[in-house]
Amino acid sequence: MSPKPRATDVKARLVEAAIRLLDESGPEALQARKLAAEVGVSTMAVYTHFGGMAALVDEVARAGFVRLAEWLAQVGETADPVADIFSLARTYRQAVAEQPQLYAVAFGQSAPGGKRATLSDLTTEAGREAAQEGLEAFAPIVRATARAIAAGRFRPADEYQAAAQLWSALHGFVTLEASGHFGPAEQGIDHILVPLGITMAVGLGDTVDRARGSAEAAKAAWRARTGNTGQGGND
Amino acid sequence: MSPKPRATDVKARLVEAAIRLLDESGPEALQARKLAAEVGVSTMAVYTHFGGMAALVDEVARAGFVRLAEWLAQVGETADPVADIFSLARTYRQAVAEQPQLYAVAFGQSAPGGKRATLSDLTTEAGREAAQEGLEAFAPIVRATARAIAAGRFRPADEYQAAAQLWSALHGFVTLEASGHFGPAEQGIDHILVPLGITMAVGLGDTVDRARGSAEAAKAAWRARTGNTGQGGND
DNA sequence: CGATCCTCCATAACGTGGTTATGCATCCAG
DNA sequence: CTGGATGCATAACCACGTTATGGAGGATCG
Repeated sequence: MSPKPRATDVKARLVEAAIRLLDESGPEALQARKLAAEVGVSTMAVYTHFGGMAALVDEVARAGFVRLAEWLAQVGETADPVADIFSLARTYRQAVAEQPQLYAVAFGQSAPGGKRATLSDLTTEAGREAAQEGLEAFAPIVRATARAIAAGRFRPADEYQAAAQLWSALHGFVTLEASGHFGPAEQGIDHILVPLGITMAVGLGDTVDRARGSAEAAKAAWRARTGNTGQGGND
Repeated sequence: MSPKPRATDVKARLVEAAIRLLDESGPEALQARKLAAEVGVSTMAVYTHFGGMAALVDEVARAGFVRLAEWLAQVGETADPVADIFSLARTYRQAVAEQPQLYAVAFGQSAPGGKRATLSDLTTEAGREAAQEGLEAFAPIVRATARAIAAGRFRPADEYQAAAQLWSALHGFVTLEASGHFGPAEQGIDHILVPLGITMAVGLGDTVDRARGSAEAAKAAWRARTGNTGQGGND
């Protein structure tokens, strides 16, 4: 596709620098001059490749959703679909905890220049692509939900509608936690996120005991995978 | 309190103008020069009263939470606490639907100058006050949750923890809907928000039938109060 | 009752960051 | 070798947050 797959792929390097500076120094570091200096080019490169900072930010958002999709995609499917949902929730929360700035931009919580107001009024093509990636990132949740319905853990229901409920609850928790509304770091997982997951599972048709068991199974799997005390969110 | 309750209360008029311009023209309209011109003063007024745009934006956020608290506070308490929770959810969603820009700023989804990244690192006093108002705004949800527990509709549990779950689910839905991730306007209420509320109620201990009944009661009350077809979200 | 101070704000300027006009170098087509 | 197109450097323009300065008005005190 690109005629020059050189090491000097300025466009890709600008996005990489944007993501790195975003994590390191926050949204206010997303400036045309800083990015250009970081990559070693002039600010004009931003305009030849993106047309403006807004489109570059949209590209960063798209990269964030792609990264989130990769995180969620590598959560394997087990025989317990409800446990898989808990694992997806922990993974999603972990991804946001590790790169809060990136996902704040992706979900529009942080707008580095007043641009990128709400996803509603998207003008750039990269912005629409970002919204699309956002939907695709949650495909694993839809699949796990469908499997939970098929396995009789959840009541028969439209899988997209049920997954949208789970997505809402998960996204709400992560958003409020990242905003600092749930106090100090890690307690939110055990005190709110896991109980919330149990509530959702039971409300969708699971029994309390089986939901708790799936939550425990996911917690054990998480501990085994991350190797720490099982809280999950750290860095 | 204030020595001069004149009609020329510049500070209050600046906040009013900010909220109005925010609704009309979006976050990028929140500029010192525009606000000053709107009120008929110079930009210095912003600095004598607030110290900078960041503090003014925090004040707008605080005003948003106060307004939200007023909305929720005027939802009366009935004999059915679960129905009250549905009414609070509809009211919350309605408030955000009517002034999406205001609540996007309040919840930090939109940062009109790169300022106000996450609520975590708040510097201004107004910002901390805004966070506090945000917590207080949800007091009605905590009370309704406590009443649902006391009435035996919800399993015995910590009311703050259960309310935090409800808050997460509600906030997540409203946020994703406002971001456009749930497609065209009104369908989200019947297709996702109400089923989500039923799921949460059942998960917290209610029966499916009673939860559905409460959802219907809240919908009927909403229809009676707003006088339209019952979808709730419009303007 | 005048002197002094303090609050509020207008004027004007500065610094920064997004954007654009212009031109040059490189590369490909012919 | 030539013409055009692409990618980017240089430099300037402009919008916006912020600040330095000073003046007008009222309040306080001698």
